[in-house]
Amino acid sequence: MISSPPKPAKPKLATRRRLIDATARLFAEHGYNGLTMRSVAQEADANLAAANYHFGSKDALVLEMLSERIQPINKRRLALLEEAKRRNGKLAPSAHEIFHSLIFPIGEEIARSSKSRWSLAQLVARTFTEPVYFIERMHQKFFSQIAKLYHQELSLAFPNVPTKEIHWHLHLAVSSMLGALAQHRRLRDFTEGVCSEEEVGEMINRLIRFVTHGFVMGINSSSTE
Amino acid sequence: MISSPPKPAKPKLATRRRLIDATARLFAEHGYNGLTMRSVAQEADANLAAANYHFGSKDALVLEMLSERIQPINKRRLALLEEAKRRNGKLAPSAHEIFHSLIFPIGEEIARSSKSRWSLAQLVARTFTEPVYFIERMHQKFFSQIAKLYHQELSLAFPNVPTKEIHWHLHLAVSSMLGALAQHRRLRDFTEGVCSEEEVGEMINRLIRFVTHGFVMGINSSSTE
DNA sequence: AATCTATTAAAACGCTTGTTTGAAAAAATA
DNA sequence: TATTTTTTCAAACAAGCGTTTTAATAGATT
Repeated sequence: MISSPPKPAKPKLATRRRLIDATARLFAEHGYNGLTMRSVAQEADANLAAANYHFGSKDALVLEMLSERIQPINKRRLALLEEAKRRNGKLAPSAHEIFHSLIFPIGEEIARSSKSRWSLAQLVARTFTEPVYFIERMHQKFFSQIAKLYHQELSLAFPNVPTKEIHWHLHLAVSSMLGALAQHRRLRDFTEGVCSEEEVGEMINRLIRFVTHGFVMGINSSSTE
Repeated sequence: MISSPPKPAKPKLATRRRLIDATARLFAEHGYNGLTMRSVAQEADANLAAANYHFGSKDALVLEMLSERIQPINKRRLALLEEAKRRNGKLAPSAHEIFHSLIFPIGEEIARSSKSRWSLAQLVARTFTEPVYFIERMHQKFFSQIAKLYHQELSLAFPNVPTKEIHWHLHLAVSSMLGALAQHRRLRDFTEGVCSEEEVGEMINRLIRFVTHGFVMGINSSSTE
């Protein structure tokens, strides 16, 4: 009698993968200091020593997870920005198109990660507010170049506006984006149930319009004063 | 020979006060989980047991500190709002006046706390992003009523706008405020040195204009679409 | 001056943390 | 099938955590 190769009923993903996913969930919920190797092991249904075996340390594990989650979003941002530039030919993209390319990819990733949808929003926002030094450093590495690029693009779109004004308003726009992502889970409480966190696309679209208005109107009012 | 009563060269503040101040600094910098009783004791130049003697527990110490820092800001907010209403008589205050009363008091407190000026901005922002449960609860207690009040005021100022729209845009405005406070210490890096964190008043004024624009334009564009 | 209360101080308690160890199990290779 | 490599697992490690205890000190009150 030939028996088929014994496959586990639930074909577990590789331990490495489960560890990273568990780290993402727990980091988003509890932050770096609130995340423990034991909680990761339990959440990933793995042994405590597994995380250190695969990644070497807690820091390395978290960095690997952050890199894996953030890089695709940045790639998509650049793609959308290029697409907008191609679409406009010689004209510079509008502020709305630029901020759309900056913010929309996060919404896409949130929608893609169907399980515990909002954890990614919390995660992205957490990387900005975490006081842990190495996370600050690495986030700067991930984001400083993309910030430079968007500043260039906005300077082209608003050629008469001083560099400093662009800097100020871009900073406010990015801060607003991060604040909105970080606070979104409190939307229901804050609005006494009137608005719901489930409306992912609506939140992203409103956010894009909000920062576009703040940016454009701020730029114009400061240059005419 | 009559000797004057021996006064310490540096008349130390009461231990209780030094502990609270040290807690504020360390909470702003490291968050709740990154703050330890031993670091507080060291920063306050006090004994480890002193904190538990005066406050009972770490939680109680942090709550006392947060309450002491946040309540005056909220009192000032209400005062400015009432002043604006009185100034306008029967007319409702403008969106700019309303958001001024919401945001300006934080700038005042930042300017007042001359030592390590920006720690208060970090502190306020941290209370919104800390994942620790009891901080979420207490922050909700501090802020839910004031949020309700501002929603009422904005509903009077924009009587033709649906409640849900007010809720959405107020949420975005508050989120932007918190994001800007949390991110301000990175302003210099983010703008490659073009903008400086020292310009407290400028930042606050820009922020007020930014959220006012985002709010008003968002309200108008959504009601005319 | 004597008594009582409030505060400070050092040491220890029980618990959790990230990390390491060494052997068992599984998988891959020959 | 035999051997080697990779991965899992339970147990333990040292260090740091919040908190408690017990004694010494300072300040006020009688």
